[in-house]
Amino acid sequence: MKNKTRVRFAPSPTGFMHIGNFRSALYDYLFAVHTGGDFILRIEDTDKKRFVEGAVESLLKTLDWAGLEYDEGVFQTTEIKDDNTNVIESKNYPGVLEVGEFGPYIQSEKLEVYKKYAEQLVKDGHAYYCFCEPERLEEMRAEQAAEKRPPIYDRYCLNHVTPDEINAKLKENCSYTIRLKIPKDETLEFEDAVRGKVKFETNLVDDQVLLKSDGFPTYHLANVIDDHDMQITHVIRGEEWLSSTPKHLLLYRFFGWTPPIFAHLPLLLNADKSKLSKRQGDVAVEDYIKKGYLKEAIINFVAFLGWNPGNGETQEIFTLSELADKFDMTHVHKGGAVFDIKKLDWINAQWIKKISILDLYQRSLEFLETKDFYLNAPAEKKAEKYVKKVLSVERARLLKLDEVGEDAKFFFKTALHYDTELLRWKECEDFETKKSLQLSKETLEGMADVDFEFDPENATNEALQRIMQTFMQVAEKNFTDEDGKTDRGQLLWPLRVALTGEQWSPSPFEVAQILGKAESLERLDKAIQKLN
RNA sequence: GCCGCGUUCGUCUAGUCCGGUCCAGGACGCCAGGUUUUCAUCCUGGAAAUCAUGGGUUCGAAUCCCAUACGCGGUACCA
Repeated sequence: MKNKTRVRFAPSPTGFMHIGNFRSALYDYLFAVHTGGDFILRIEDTDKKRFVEGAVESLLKTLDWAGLEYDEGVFQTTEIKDDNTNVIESKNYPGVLEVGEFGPYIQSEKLEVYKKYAEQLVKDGHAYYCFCEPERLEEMRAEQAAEKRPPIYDRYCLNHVTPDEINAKLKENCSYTIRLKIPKDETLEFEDAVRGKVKFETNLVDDQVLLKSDGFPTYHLANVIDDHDMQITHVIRGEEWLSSTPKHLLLYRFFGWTPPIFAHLPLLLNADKSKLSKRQGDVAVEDYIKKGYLKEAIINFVAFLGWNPGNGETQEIFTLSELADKFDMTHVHKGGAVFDIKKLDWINAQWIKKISILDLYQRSLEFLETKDFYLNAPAEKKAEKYVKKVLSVERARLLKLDEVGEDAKFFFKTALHYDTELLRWKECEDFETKKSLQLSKETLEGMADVDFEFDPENATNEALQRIMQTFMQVAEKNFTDEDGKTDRGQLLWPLRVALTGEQWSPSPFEVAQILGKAESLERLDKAIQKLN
C-alpha cells in the first residue's frame, strides 16, 4: 500500500459535465494536490440506457480545458507523454487511452471482474441470486407503499427458492440479478470527513442489486471494487450518495477490505434552493465556456461554493494553485449553496482585468470571429496590435468574453453615423458645437510632437497623459468663465461623440490614441460636416 | 410515508470544535457620494441577519443539550 492519498473523479458518460460534477472534480484535484497525492479519472459507464455518445470525450475535454490535471486514468490520445509505461488503448472508446497500473479505468471493460466478485459474495453467503421479474418488484413496492411500509425487497428469492432450483434456473439461462444480503438489526456508523458521525439502521436498507441482468454491475458494486483496486484513500462525492454509503461499507466488510474515508459534498442549488437544474439556468460547464466565462473565474467561483479558506481570510480572487495550497476538508460546508450568477459575473470581470493583454487577446479571438463588426472590419483593424489596444481599454467594462467588442464597435467601423443631438453639449447651439469640434481638430493637428503609439501590454502609457494634458489646457483656455470655472464638457463631449458616435464610451483621449491621429481627424471632419 | 443530512444579511460566507473579545465580520448585489466630461473601472460610505423557532444548561450561548418547523437528498436491474 502507498502512503499517498489517492482520490478519484468518477463521472458517468451521460451528457455534458454538470457544474456540480465539475466542483467534485475540482475538490478532488485540490485535495490531491494539497496533500501531495494522486488524482485519478475513472469512467463509470455501467448504465447502457443512459449512455450518451461523445460524453466521455466531452468530459475529457472539459477537464483539460480547466487544467485539472490528473495522474492516472482516461486520457485523450493527444495528451499522452511518451514515458508512460502502462498505456493501453481503450477497447470501447476510439482515441482514448488508459494510463496507470491499476486499470482498466473504464468500468465497461471490467465486467468479468465484477461478476467474479459478485459470485464470490454469493458463495460467502453475503449475496444471493434473484430471479424476480421487474413487474413483480413493482407490484411489491406498490403494496408496500400502500401499507406505508418502507419499500424494501421482500427476499422472496432468498427464502423461497432452493439451491437446486437456483442451479436449474442458472442452467436454463434464466435472467437473474445478484443482490446484497443486508444483515439485520445492525447500526452502521461511520465518520464522514465533512459531516462527522453518520448512523444508519440496516433494517431500513434495501437488498441492493449488485449485478444487473445484463451482466453489468450497479454503481455500488463497481464503485467499491474499483476504489479498492485503485487504492483510493478518500472518496469525495456529492451528498446524494450519503444514504447509500451503508451499502458500500457492508461491501468493504464482506470483501475484507478497509473502507476509504468518505467526504460527502453539499449540493449546488437554484435560487429557490432546489437542486441546481437546467430549467433555472445553465448547468453544463460548456454553457459557461460558450458565454465567455474564464476557467479561472469558474474555478474560483465554484471552489467557494461550499468551501472557504476560513480564519477570517478576506481575499476573494484565487488562482488554482493558491486554492490547492489552502484547500482543506475541515472548511467544507455541510449546507447546500445557491449558485449566484451575479457573483460569478463579478469574479469573471476581476479575472478579465487580471490576465495579460496577450492572454485576453488570444481568448477573445474566437468570440470576435463570430461577430460581424469584426469580420467586416478592414485588415488593419483586425491586426493583433490594434485589437490588443482596444482590449486594453475595453476590459474595464467587460463582464464576459462573449461581450467582447460589443461596446467598442466604433473602433472596428470605418464610417460612423452621427446624431447632431448627441454631439451637442448641454445647451450649446450647433455653431458652438462646431466650434468646439474645430478646436479639437486644431489641437490634434498641433500635436506633432506626441507619439500616438503605445504598448497595450505595458501599463504605463505616457503618450496618453500628454494627449490628455494638451486637451485639458485647451479646455481651460477656451471654456473658463469669469468665475474661473472650466466647462471641460464643452470641449470633451463633442470630441468623444465625434470619435465614437456613441453616448457611452471610453474617454476621448484613449479613443483618439487607439484610432490614431489620421483617423481621429477624419472622424472630426465628418462630424463637422454633419453640422453644416 | 420512512431514513438521512442541513438551517448566520437577498446570495456566498467568517465566527461554532476550545461558550464571554460578536448588540455578529468580509464579499457579491443594492443605494448614496467621490474621481481629469459620459458609461464602465476605481475609491469612500450606507442600508441589510431578533445567528430557523421554542425550551433548557450557564453569571453569560450564534457557539453546548433537547424538541419543533422548514428545506434538501435518498428510498431503481440510474448514477
